[in-house]
Amino acid sequence: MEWTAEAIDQLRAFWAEGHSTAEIGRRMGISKNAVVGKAHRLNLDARPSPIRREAEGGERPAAQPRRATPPARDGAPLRRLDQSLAQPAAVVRPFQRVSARTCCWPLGEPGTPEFRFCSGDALTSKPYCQEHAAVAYVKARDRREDAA
DNA sequence: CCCTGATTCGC
DNA sequence: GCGAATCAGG
Repeated sequence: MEWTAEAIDQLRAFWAEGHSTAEIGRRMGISKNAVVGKAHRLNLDARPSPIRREAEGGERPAAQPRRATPPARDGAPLRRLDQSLAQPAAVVRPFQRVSARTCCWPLGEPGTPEFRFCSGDALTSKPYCQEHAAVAYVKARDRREDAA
């Protein structure tokens, strides 16, 4: 995008009229990122942002490396996994077992796609299978190397 | 999913 | 300086 004086005037005009960045981009045949970026550099008055950036002093979790130009991989661009699709099924009903005879010992890191429950055969009147009941029910006297 | 604006940083 | 990628929210 060559930001001629005319283009900048047009951007300023649209911006002053209160159009959204994407709308301005559509009208000017450029991306909304181009509009936002230029508006920012022109110090046009900021629009109310829908997002709440971390307060001053708070450190970000180390932004991972980004590529200005993404590697185009043959016709099948990698898509960001939609967060709503990334929910492991186990999280939907975290404390409900398939049946009273199903072990509900948690396996893996909660919140990760790998997280699930054991689902082995639970002992009678216990929520865990034999293996996990042995871990779960330890006499206080005999505890040695629990408490990860 | 659609949308919004803000920020980062390779180019 | 530019703007895609990403973030973060509705």
